[in-house]
Formats: sequence, C-alpha cells, structure tokens
Amino acid sequence: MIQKINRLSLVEQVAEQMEQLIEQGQWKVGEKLPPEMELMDKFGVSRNTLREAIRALVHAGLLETKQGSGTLVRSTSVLGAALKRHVKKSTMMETLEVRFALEKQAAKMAAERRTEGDLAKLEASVSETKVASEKEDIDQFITSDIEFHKAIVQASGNQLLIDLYEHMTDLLYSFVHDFLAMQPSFQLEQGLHLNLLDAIQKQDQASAAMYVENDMEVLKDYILKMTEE
Amino acid sequence: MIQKINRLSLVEQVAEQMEQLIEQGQWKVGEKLPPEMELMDKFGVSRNTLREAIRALVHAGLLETKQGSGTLVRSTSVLGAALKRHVKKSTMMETLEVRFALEKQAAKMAAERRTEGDLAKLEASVSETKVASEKEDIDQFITSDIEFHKAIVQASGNQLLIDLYEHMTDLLYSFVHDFLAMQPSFQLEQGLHLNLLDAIQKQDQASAAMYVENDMEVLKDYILKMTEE
DNA sequence: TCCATAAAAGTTGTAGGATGATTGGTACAT
DNA sequence: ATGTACCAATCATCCTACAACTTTTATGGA
Repeated sequence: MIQKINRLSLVEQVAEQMEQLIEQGQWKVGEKLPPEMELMDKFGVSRNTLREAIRALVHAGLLETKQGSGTLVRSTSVLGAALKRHVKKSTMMETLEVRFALEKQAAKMAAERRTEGDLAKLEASVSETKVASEKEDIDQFITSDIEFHKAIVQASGNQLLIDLYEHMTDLLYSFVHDFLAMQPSFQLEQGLHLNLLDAIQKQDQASAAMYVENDMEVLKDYILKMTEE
Repeated sequence: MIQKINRLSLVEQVAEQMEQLIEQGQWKVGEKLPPEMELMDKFGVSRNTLREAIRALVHAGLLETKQGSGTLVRSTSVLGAALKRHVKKSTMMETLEVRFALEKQAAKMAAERRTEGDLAKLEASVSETKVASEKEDIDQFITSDIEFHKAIVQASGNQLLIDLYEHMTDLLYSFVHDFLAMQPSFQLEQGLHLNLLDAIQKQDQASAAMYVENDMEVLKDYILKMTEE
C-alpha cells in the first residue's frame, strides 16, 4: 500500500496543530504561549517556519503577539476576525438585518427542538433581566438581555448559526449597549422576552418567529427615528 | 495634536497593502504575483517580513504559493475561506438552515426595495429556467436556478447579506447540483420561482417570505426522505 | 530537423544566526 | 515609598545560505 506523500508545508502543519491546541482548549484564551525558542524545539522546526505559522494565526485573529512580552491566545474561532472586516464596511442597519434573520430562524428552531436545559437557561436570563430592570442596573440589564438572545440561538442546536450569530452580536455589542442605555424604558424588551419564552416553551414556532419579527420592526423604527433627529 | 503611534508591525502593514491590491483588482484572481525578491524591493522589507505577510494571506485563503513556480491570487474575499472551514465542520442540513434564514430575509427585503433592474434580472433567470426545463437541460437548469436565488438576495441591497449568502451557496453548490439532478421533476422549483417573482413584483413581503418558507419545508422533507432510504 | 534528456535559471521552502526594540521585573539610591 | 538604572526575557526584523521544486534553455543523438 502506497501512502500519499505529505504535501502540506511545514508551516501549514504547525499552524494546523496550533489551531487544534487552541480549539481543544489546551491553549486557553488569554493564556500565554511558550516562547518561540521552546516551540521551535517542540515542533522541531526553524524559527522562520514557526514564526510564519504564528503570523498566519495572528492575522486570522486567533493569536496576538506582544513584543517583549509574549504571544497569547485571543480567540478560538477564525470566523470572528473575518466577519469583523466585512462588518466594518457595512452599515449598522445591514448588520442588524442579518442578525435578525439569523435570530428569527433560531427562534423557530428553538421552539421545535429546545431541551429542558435550554428552557432553564432562558428562564434564568429572563429573571436576571427582571432583577436588573427593577434595580435599574443598566449594565446588568444589557448583559442579561444579550444572554437571553444568545440562549435562544443556542437552543436552536445549529452550530453554524450559533457561531455566526454570536460573532455578529459581539461586533454589535457597543452599539446595542449605547442603544439600550438610551432607551427610556425597560418595558419593551421585557415584554418580548416573556412572550418569546412562552412560545418556545409551548413549541409554537410561528409565534416565536413573530415575536422576533415584531421586535425587529420596533427596533428598526426606533433607530430610524433616532438617526433622523 | 498628539498623533497615535504607529503600532502596526511591518508585516501587518505589508499584508494590508497586499490585501488592498487584491481587493482593488490590481492583482487579479489567477494572476501570479511578482517574485519575492521584487516584492522585497517594492515594499522595502526583508524576505522574512515579506514572507510572513504572504503566509498570513495564504492562510486566510487569499493567496496560494507553489514552490518553484510562484505565488498567485486565489480569492478576493477573506469571508469565503473562513466560512469554508466552519461549514466543513457543519452538516449539510445546518448549512441549509442558515442559508434559508438569509434567503427568507432577503426575499422580504427584495419585495420592499426591488428596483426595475432587479425585476428584469429575476425575470430573465426565470425564463432561462423555463427554457432549460423544456429542453430538460439539467446543468442549465441548475445554473439558472442558482442565478435566480442569488438575484433575489442581490435585490435586497444588503451587501453583508449578499456576501454571506453567495459564499454559502457556493459552498453548497455541489450538493445542490446533486440534489436537483436527482429530483424527478422540475415542476416544484418552477412553481416557487413564479410565485416568488410575483410577490416581489407586487411588493408583497409576507407572501415572498412565505414562498421561501414553503420551499424550505419541501426541501427539508425531501432530504430527510432521501437520507432515510 | 526533431525530440528526449540534461543542464541552468528562477522561485519558493526551510534553516540558523545576529541585532534591534519592547516589556517586565529587580535592585539600588534617594 | 518612590523613582531610576539596569538586566533578562521575548518578539521584530534583517541577513545569508542551501534545499526543493518548476520552468526555461541548452545539448546531443536519431
């Protein structure tokens, strides 16, 4: 039996291994990597080869190098950095439209497939939101609000959907923060949360989609009004 | 006025410039880049620095290097390559679900914003599909079918949505091809096309979304039936 | 002349070493 | 306690050399 020759360049092999180490959590986000010298030994390649591999992952957004300090893990996903650049060139509204398209689909799928664990998470973030609302703690409110939306998408069980949504939400974070902080009342969002949670509990796909839909319309109008003034 | 310090490393500066050259079309897809020696001179950096920049773009999927031959432009978009990896790890169904979420949103927006030019494009691809259907030319049918779906998304006017959808569709191409080739009748798709086009012409957002929705359900059932057997 | 083969030139891949720049910590003097 | 000077660790950049592969050119025999 003749084996296919290993045509992958050393650099790509090293980069691939490092990606796996990051993805598998052996190199955790925020942690510092061993210094170049040590990695050279471990991988058995020259400094140039190692550096080219590191640079590829830095450019992809997985790693970050700091001269004089070290190299640390920045993210576990390539998609984030790639989306970031695209989103930069898009308008806020365009990004929101895509995000809502994903969330609407997610809500429907969540209503269909949600597990007990999903429901527990959703209920937890709803009550957290309520507490924050009563205490008028804006930061906590925003955090738990985002948590709720993410929990819905996670309940969809579609990993690609989850990844896309979370990255887009992260990119919109500062915007969402500013927007919600500006909003005079917490009533609106809370109503959505309760209705949506109810629909998902009852596995009512149509209602779940509708509530997300309504939410988008309200938000859209609100933004348009804001930008007009 | 204090200026922000130039924190970008040489490698990142070179990579950024190369990305721009590719994006602006000065280095076209399929073309070969000047050899490393020449680029070293042009950018005024050492070979290591240049190579690290090139390697970053290779890993991102924009370039491709061939030892002994040269380096050529492979793609103009980072998003495509990044999505590709994620999609690889996802199932076909997961990818389709996301694609449909995008298309549904696109159909609604297309119904709202479509221009005369958009309508002309849609009509053209519908009639192309019809011709292919009568001639029973499967390849032509598939090509014009995909063209129709892309035209809808383009009519949405949301560039981020367009980019995401087109990349995902490209990734699904071979699957769509196999699936449609296996389908016993062309009737189904054609019905959708006509109804959808009609809804978009009449700017009926709800109907447009509904037709896409129906299409997804049919396709989903069909796939499930196929995979059961 | 024509063609297969060999040689040469051009290009990317890998290795190793040297120096500069930045960061983080330590010891010392005030 | 504080600020300064120094030192060590680490990444950034550059340089040279050679290996591996591809493309082009030259060569020699039919």
